[in-house]
Amino acid sequence: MLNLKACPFNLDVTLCCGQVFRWNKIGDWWFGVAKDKVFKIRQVEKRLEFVNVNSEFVCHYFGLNDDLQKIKESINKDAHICRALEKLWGLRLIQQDPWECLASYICATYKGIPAIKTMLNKLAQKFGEKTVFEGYDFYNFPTVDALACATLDSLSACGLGYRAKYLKTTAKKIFEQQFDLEELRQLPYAEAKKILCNFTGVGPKVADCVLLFSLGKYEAFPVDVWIKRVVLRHYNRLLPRELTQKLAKSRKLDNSKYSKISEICRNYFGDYAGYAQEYLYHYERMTNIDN
DNA sequence: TTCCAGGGAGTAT
DNA sequence: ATACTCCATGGA
Repeated sequence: MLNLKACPFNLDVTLCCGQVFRWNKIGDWWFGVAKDKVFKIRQVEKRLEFVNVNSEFVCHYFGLNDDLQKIKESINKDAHICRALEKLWGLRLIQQDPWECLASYICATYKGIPAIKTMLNKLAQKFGEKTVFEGYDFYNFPTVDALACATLDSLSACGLGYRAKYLKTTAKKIFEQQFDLEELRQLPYAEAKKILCNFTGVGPKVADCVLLFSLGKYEAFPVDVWIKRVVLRHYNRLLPRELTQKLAKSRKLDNSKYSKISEICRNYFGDYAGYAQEYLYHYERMTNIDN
């Protein structure tokens, strides 16, 4: 049990906003697997209740040690982000496992979130270790070794499509080099990003997601189709006029345009730009998807 | 049926 | 550097 007095947090928003894909709500409890720990958690007012995990892990995993109030003050630059902050207040960035995050976002390219969930659950069922908890089956996210050794066909069978070979190639490279993704945490943002982009299936967008969601680089500002819309609709005043026109025309976002948008937003929102990104991303999706 | 998705790789210029 | 084209497939 954890008292959240003076610690703004919203569990539902945090787990629904599209940063993680393998949490499920059964009744009023959320069930999930994080770093080989299967546990359930629920929020009752300003109280956090959880089973099969300790409060230290919960605090770290859900980013409860971040000073959200202070982060809000630093990113609250205009009326639009202000609305998102109010509507989604308590959303926090989860501290994901780097490998699960990398593999997940390689699979997440050019797919919708429901389809991503299906893919990752199939992957876990087929290649992850099973644990039974309160009568339900749970699966750890597959290890690097497991995916490095998997056949292309068995990966494709999880619905990965052309991403199967990206995932296998990257898993194999990490496996053979015994590469430790955690080491990237010690490097500056730009250097870590460059290294990540050398993996197959990893471009600037996937790299930014991994840096933001699992390596503590809060300045990372991933730009996907939703964020592109947000920028065009609410922040085109920040962009050079020429860039705005190009964006409106071309559907695609090449590396050059991506870097410009991402950097402009990073400079605008500051050290916690990634937090701003997540609020903007979910706010945009909320107001454009009826559910 | 058609359209779109938390993009990236490959190729030609 | 820049522009264009494929890529597989589930979900709406």
